[in-house]
Amino acid sequence: MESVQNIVSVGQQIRALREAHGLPLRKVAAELDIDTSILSKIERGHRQANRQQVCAIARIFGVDEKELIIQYLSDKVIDELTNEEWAEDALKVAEEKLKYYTRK
Amino acid sequence: MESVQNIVSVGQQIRALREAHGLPLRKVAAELDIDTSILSKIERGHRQANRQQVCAIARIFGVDEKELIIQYLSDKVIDELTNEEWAEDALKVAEEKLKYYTRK
DNA sequence: GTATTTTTGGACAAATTTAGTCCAAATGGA
DNA sequence: TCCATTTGGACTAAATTTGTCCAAAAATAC
Repeated sequence: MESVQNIVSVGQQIRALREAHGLPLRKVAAELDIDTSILSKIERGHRQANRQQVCAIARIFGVDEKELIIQYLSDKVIDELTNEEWAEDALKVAEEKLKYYTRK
Repeated sequence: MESVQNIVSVGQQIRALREAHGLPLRKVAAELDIDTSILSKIERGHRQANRQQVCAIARIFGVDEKELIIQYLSDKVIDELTNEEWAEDALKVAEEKLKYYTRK
């Protein structure tokens, strides 16, 4: 089922891609021009990747940039809302606002 | 119609409340312990209020804290997503993730 | 129309957050 | 055991946030 795939964080997806290609942190971190420990933390969600890094990952592993960016953005949204009592209500209102701003 | 009310930003709501009470920036800013220029910027969306300030506003004007916090949070979400091509998709995924994390 | 109050804009500063390096310790094969 | 990989944490630099201060603009009162 495809919906399960969406539940993972962008970090988990990066780790899955890297392991599927059998590459060590060292190699991918070098491509991203960051230390291995940072990449390790990104993959485990202890740090957030930035947009450029996410795009670079998509390029490196030849996957659809759109899908990875959507994961990245949704992770940032979740970050803003975790531990918030009215998170779901806020998301609903955000959707209304977004529709309002982007129509016409 | 009630949905229109949700379209305004928390800043716009603060300004509406302040003007409805006939108070100058000076008075409300003093209560929040910030400069008038900051409050002016918050009301016009040039700066973001923080959680405590939003709660203080709700208390000062005697309105439901929940409603104002929801506006505040949704504004932060919108901030993350404006100018993003796949903003709507990201919101959808964020909803799935939130449901997943908060169930059980 | 001038005086007064309110609001806004921008230069600046302090404090906090973010993003990274570096290295030592832990983990995991062969 | 040896070696490569991964992780944790102390530390630093850069960027962002959050605010002050004050002058200019706009609105209001008289």
